[in-house]
Amino acid sequence: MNSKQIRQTFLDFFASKEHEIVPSAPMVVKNDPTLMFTNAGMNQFKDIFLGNSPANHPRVADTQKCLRVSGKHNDLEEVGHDTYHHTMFEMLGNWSFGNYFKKEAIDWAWELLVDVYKIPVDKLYVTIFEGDEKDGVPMDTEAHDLWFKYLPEDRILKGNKKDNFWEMGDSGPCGPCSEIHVDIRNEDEKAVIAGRDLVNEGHPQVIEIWNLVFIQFNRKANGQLEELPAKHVDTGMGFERLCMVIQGKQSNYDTDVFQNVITEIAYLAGKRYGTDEKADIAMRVIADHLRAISFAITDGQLPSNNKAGYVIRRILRRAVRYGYTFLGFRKPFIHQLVKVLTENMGGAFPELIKQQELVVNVIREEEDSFLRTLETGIKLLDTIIEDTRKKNGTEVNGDVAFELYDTFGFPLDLTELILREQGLTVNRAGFELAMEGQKNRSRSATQLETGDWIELQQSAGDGFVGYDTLETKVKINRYRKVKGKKGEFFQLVFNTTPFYAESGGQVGDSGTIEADGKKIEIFDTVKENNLTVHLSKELPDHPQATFTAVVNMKNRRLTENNHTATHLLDHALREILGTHIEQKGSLVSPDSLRFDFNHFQKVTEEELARIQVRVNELIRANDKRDEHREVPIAEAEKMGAIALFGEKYGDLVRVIKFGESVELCGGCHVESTGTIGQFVILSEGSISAGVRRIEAITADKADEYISNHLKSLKEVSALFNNPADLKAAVEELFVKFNALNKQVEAFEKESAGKMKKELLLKVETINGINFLAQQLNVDNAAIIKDIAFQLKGEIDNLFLVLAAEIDGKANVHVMISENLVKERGLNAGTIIRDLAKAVNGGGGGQAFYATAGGKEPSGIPLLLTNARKLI
RNA sequence: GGGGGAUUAGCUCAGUUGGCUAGAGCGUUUGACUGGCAGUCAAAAGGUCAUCGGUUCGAUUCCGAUAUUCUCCA
Repeated sequence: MNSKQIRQTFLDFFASKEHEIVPSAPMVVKNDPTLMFTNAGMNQFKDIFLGNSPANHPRVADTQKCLRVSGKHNDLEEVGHDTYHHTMFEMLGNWSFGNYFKKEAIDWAWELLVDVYKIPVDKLYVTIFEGDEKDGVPMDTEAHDLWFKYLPEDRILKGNKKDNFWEMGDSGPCGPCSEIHVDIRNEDEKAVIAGRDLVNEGHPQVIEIWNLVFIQFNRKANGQLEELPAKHVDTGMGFERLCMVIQGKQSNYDTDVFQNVITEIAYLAGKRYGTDEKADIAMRVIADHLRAISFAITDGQLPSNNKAGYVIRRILRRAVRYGYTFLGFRKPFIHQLVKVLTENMGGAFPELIKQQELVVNVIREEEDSFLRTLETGIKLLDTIIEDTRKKNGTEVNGDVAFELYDTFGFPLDLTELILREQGLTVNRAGFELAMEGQKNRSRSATQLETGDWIELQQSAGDGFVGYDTLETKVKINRYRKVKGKKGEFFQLVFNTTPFYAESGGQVGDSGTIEADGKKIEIFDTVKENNLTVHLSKELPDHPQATFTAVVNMKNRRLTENNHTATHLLDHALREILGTHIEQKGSLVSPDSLRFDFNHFQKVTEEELARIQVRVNELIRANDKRDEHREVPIAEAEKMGAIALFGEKYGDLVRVIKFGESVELCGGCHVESTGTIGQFVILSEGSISAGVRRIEAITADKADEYISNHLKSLKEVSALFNNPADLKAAVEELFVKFNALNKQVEAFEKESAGKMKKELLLKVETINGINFLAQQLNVDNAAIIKDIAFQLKGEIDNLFLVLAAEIDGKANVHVMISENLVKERGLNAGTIIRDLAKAVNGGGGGQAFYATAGGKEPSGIPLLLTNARKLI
């Protein structure tokens, strides 16, 4: 079976068991502060397990794009070195939400693996939970007995809490799990050591392929477990590993999932896969990372310098690094692999085909910039090597290596590699110490203490009524206290709410809740696991009371203006720049709007002007909002709405139409476009290769902006006595100004020349030195400097002291001919320091020329006589 | 969110006890050589040393804030 058939067989199998087959959620997670990327198949069902949302189908199956690079599952540094770890991988899974439980889960897993995929029974081992006294959970005998139908006792292993008890986090739903492992070693190896002794021991050919989780408990913040009323099944099977087992390979990378890409890498590098261990690792790293980066980009996550975007950048850089070190690539090459990846996986994931050009551009740009980083790092390292050698050392300080890594992004392994070639080493302990210090600083800065939810009442959800009203009566369902570094605040969840929680680029509402004449401010509203969480600085005296919740209307209306304007902008962009335009991000706040979209070149001034005009036309068309709630997604697409890649939609979506603009959107909008009044583009720029950003303002802000500009224009015009053509008047002024400037310069030169001539007459020759000490009447130090340099050019053996009073302060210059400096050991710098005492100042400079200043200009005559004494 | 860096000519960057008429390479313009191109040589133009404030006789340089940006950590 090829990988495509293996994937389809899984889905077909569970469809036949009455499972709803759902699409993969985007790999990039939005609206969950605890998670950046989807790292398991169950992520998209988290709300259901937490009881925040009802399940639409009791049985579900899918294949899910996952990324494991940070947090609990951090495999990044292992990827490529072995044959079975990945950053991005597909997870096949089936779920029961309060429907079937252990029996069906185990029976079906067995049926699929053994009867359908034909994996030999003697290769299989399973594990069950051994129980935990502290938690008061007994051994999972139920799972044991179910497996015992298929497998002998010595193939059913008991595992501890670490391996066989699954938890979502410190608190929340959890339960025992049962894993299925496969031993794919040959018979000789099996004879030496039994497979059962290698299960969960990290052996590359005795591996876990499927984990069946039985969610039957909820762990409270105090650590106690309580039995759940509805029990769930959550399973996950590694697709790449499954392919390896079924295709009889020894490595995930030998399957058809990766081989095309690896062949292409080998071709570009001029090497053969399987001939050199280090080169092989590099090829695996690149093949793996290429998938992760490409899918992240198609899901809307561009590489950037923080958060999720930064994780993507790091993965890409790791690939570049391995290519650089082990395959000899010195120029961008990863972007050239996208074509093969697309040919390979575009069938199952059409987003790759649609966005191929963007992916290539973004990757190439990132490769370029990292290669530049490496170049500066190598330069810095060269000076470090020199310094170390000078000190006769053989070891580079850990701090120095850390600075190179921390500040300049130069990877430690490259530092070590280059140093080794020079016979030097890095103080690894010092590096680790510095790294530890940095980690501690970060951790202590972000520490949050989250209290337990205090439940006041249950309600079926926390329904949002804010589309229709900005004020309503609410009761608090639950609340908790959160302590951060900047103080503490409270999170409140209501039974219903008019507050819009930050989502889809639109910022959260603010406002107040009021009871018994006491108002409490809600300063922000956010979404957490599909719950609308209101943030307040204080807690009401009587949380059980009924409150009047009021949204800050002014801000909400301004936000609505900007949000609708964003839709109109999107529409105008597609009209004027082309239908390839897709949203790559947006921010809608009361103050302004920001819209990111893919476009291959700079938007010209002329295009920008047309876009702004077009949006304003659409505003004046005064189209009414045509809102459709709870539309099946297929129907919405028929209406012309375009779903975004990287956005997770439910079965039912909300469609917002204004004239020809049709969008899937959960945000807040004006009733008719005329309300927006005015739309002004403030800037256009690039945020990444192939992605442009437009920032704009509307309504009051736009009016203010325009009237401010008109006002300054009027004021400037008035300064010119209101000419017919202001621009010409300004240009003329510039021309005149420049001409005058030149005249002044010429005049200054001339007067300097005159002054110089006069000075030439006053030169005395003392002891073979041409000496001159004079006070000048000028108001610009540059003139003195100029005269000094001119005199130096005309008089040999010169010892010159010039001084002037400028702005009530003394300004002194000393110039000494170079030959005097050499022959007589004179130094203008030290001389002027001494002389400057007479004017209560100090100075310095070079041996032949130095300047000084002082607070007491009255001391200048004394200074000049002192200078004479020096000769 | 926290730490560290960077910001100097159109571009890439030098610039240490704070005083060096603020530099280099590439690019641009002009001139010379050449039949033309390419090239070589010569010259010139081009700078608010990111912005604002402070310390100082004097700040590109030291300090603080802001902006932009890079980088590491969470």
